Amino acid sequence: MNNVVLIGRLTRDPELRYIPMSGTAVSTFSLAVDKGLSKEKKQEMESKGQPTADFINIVVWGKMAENCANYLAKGRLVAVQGRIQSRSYDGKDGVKRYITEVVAGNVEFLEWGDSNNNQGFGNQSSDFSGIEGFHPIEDDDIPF
Amino acid sequence: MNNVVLIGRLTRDPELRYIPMSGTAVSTFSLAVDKGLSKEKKQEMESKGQPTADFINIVVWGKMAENCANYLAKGRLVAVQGRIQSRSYDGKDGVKRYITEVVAGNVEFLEWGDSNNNQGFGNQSSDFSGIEGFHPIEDDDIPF
Amino acid sequence: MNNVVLIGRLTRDPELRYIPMSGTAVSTFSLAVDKGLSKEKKQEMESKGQPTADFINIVVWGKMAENCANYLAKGRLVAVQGRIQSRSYDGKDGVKRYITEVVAGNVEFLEWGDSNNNQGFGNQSSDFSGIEGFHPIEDDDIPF
Amino acid sequence: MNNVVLIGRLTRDPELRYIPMSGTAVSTFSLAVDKGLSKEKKQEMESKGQPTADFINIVVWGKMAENCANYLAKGRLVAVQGRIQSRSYDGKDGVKRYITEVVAGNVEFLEWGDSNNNQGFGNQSSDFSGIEGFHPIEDDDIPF
DNA sequence: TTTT
DNA sequence: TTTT
Repeated sequence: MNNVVLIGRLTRDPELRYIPMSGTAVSTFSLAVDKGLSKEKKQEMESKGQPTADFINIVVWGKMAENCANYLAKGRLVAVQGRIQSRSYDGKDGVKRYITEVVAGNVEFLEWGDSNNNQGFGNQSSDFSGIEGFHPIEDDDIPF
Repeated sequence: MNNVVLIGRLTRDPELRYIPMSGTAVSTFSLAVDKGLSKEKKQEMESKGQPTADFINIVVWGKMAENCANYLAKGRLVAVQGRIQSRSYDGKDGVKRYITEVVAGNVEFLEWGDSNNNQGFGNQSSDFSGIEGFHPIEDDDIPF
Repeated sequence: MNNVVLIGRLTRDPELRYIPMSGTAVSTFSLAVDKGLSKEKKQEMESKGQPTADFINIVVWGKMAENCANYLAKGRLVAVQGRIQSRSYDGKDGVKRYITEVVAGNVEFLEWGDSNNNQGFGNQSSDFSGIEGFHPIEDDDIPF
Repeated sequence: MNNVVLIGRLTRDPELRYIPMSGTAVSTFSLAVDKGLSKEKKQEMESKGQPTADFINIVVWGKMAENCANYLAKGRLVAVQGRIQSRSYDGKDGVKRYITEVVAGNVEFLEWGDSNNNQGFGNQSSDFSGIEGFHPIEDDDIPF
């Protein structure tokens, strides 16, 4: 069992890549998830320059990766359901480093761009079928 | 382990009561949680008059119960973290009935009333300290 | 978002049925999920004849339904990941009744039958490929 | 919202420390959480020397930290409910490093040491009140 | 630095 | 490297 639910805001626009051979889409972004501190504690942390959110890296595969790249942008509020993954890689200094990130199985868009605050929507030529209205996008059929 | 996360909209205004002896606040409401169906499946269900959401009863205790009663209203989007509870009671017909509901440990408000679409905010004399701004309210110190 | 994780023990053997036309397997069982009370509170509840667990109905579809029917039995400890579903049906008395249950997307077996305490394992002719050893069975490819 | 549930085995005995001024107990351990791969995929990964589990660092505070230190040991199966935390620290090489870990709000012991396979239980003089029997330990009153 |  |  490895089950995560996060609600937070993108700290930057999603980055979309395609896996060389397979052509599978992957997008990555970082989520600022509020620590849920009391107002006083929050002010204290902020005055000390300490973060009041946790910053968590998200990986999304397949069609949902393309949806994220197309419809999300820095600052947007999302809910992510997924699993925690640990990976290691060799640093440029030859030292093995470890990464912990969340592989999303499902991303729900909780907020939509409007005409005033438009980042990532205006440049969309795609159709919006299925993502208009109030119900969240869900996508469970991601290949991982 | 008994852990639930739901995101959905209130189907009606919260009802607030106080437990007779202790004076503890309890509020209850029902959440419409989108089933996350594909657009086609959703239309099919709607055309048949079948629901495209799950309706789940939520119980909130303590200070958070009062916050919910004060700041939430029908239609508002919230995230609930809690646990599933099963209860039985004796129906008026003498038959024992069973209820399954979610006892919230934490409710986050994902949407705020504005001046145009104001239900439950305008009639508020309470101060809004700690619930203004965009970060969600969290409340883990509920007595249950 | 509709995400549930439960750990509990089966209150009875799973019931396996097949949907008439499609032939899809469904199995159902009820889980006793400990309320996690303190020792004192637990004794108090027990002395009053009140339950110290929540009883939650689980529905499993597809191949995992057959795995549950084959390898689980009353008393066995499992972890369930899934979503809460609400349904209504017309009672024999003509009154509409509502049911809340958990549709499992994943069931992990946390305990295995041994030769002394064997319920549901001894009478198995199926092969055990993939469910031997200690790692939990997972099954995300259930058709729902 | 920041909600995690993991089931896995300790990769080593828990380490218990006390925070200097406050005296608060903290224990840390790493959990091997099965990736839930199919039998074939699992063999393939193993033959390549790739991990078939995710390794996730857990932090536990307060009384539960002491319970973990006292009753858990390498190899034991647990369920953890908590939240993902991100932290940064300055490496010895002067470079800022980032850590992602899970702060547990609740740890359930799913397995108990027996007399044959006793690691961490035999040296216990503490009483076992409340942790014997089959129901899991839960502890929600941890100070964080 | 990894468990069964 | 961080969002509102």
